[in-house]
Amino acid sequence: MAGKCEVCLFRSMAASKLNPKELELLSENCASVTLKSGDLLMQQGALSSNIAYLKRGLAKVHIRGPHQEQLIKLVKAPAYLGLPNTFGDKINNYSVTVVEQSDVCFIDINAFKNLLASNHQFAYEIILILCGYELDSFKKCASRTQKQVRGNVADVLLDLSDRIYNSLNFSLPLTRGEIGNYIDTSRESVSRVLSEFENDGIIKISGKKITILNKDTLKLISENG
Amino acid sequence: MAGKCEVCLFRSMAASKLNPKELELLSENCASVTLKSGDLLMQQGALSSNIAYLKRGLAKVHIRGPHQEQLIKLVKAPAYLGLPNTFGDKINNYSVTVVEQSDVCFIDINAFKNLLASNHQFAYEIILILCGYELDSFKKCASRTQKQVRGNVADVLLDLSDRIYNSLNFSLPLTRGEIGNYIDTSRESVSRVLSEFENDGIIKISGKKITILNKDTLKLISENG
DNA sequence: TTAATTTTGTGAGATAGGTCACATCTGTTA
DNA sequence: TAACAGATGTGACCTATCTCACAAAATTAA
Repeated sequence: MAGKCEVCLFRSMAASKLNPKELELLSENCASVTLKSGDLLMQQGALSSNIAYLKRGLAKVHIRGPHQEQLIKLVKAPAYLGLPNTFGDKINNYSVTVVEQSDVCFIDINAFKNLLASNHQFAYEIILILCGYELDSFKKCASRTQKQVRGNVADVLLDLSDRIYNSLNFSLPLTRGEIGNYIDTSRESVSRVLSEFENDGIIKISGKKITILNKDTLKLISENG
Repeated sequence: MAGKCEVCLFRSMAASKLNPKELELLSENCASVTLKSGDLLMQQGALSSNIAYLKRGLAKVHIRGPHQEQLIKLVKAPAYLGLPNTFGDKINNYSVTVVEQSDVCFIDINAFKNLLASNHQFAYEIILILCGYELDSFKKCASRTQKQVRGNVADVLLDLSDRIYNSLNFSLPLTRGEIGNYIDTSRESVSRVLSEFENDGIIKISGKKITILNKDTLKLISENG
């Protein structure tokens, strides 16, 4: 295992602040696994014993709400997962499930804490990451609640195209039901809006495959929706 | 100014990790002011030059949404404000407004960064705070979107009673309109639900003053709402 | 390949909550 | 303390979405 992190192509910005000795410590306390779509990476209520680093792939963060499981966000590699789960509480406060085949490193929490203590640049990068998370959640909160279903569906399509896949052509990683849950609406409403977009020539759908034909209109709908 | 933080009664958990020398550095780079209700503490779009530490009082965090300003959360002293605003971006990503007379320390960001670098326990406390923020926002997101107006109004009343005022009897720090904005509903709906609660003998209202008469019922409404 | 299960599309009817209107109330300012 | 601007309560009506229902399509398992 030793030496692995030092040559890892997917190393995080934070890890690049570590010196060789620290990277070796990380390597010794880090196990990499490959998970497939649907695999639970981190379960709400379970004891949190590791930080997860998503090296490659896509995962969804979800949490139990008062009535049903709520999808909170899609996380694309490279990214740390479950930082707030592991610090503070002993128990995971939310779940993470892999959505596309992914490579994940599980890092021992004590080793991680040691790195935070020994390398302040590493700690600072982690602080930056956490700050970014909070800003994202603020923005999403404002946007989600002030837009109607059309606007939110447009947002999801744009986010998948721009942030997740960097392409106008991609395969939906979520079912209509999950998208509905994500943007606080019903499966049926998502279906209807998607059909409407297709009829208007904005997108092309075949099963899970989506092609964005008219991104400008989609942006307009997102802004005015 | 020097020596001030060392004897500050409102010192944060994080600051209590600092040694005398570091506390002196903090004191030298920290200005305390008293603000009154309505004063803007931090403005979205402005250059972020300071961390704010709310020593005493109550503030609201809000952000521009696609259609209107969105109230994100109420923050009670003691608390750091605007950490995500100050790290990463040079520009504030959200605004903070004081809601009740408050004492605020403005801490120079470079001094703050120096403390993060020199004292890893201090940095770790900041990480814990940021992790807590994220968990809160996840929970609120799930709860807000899955409940109806009655449940969300009940939540707000319980939060004010339990977290903010520690009393069954308090004065609303927000207008009905602001509460509506906070829980994603209209001013009128909040008004109606509050009237309904009063008619059912759950609360007593006179102007801004609220008395919770039957907390158990309120909790029930919060859970089932 | 077939059977079983999950996902999806779409119509019709029901409804929570939004919007508008207007009368009070309340706190502020001159 | 008079006058005003903002905050509040409430009725009436409207509508974006939800729910229910059911058929078709697409996955997955056997």
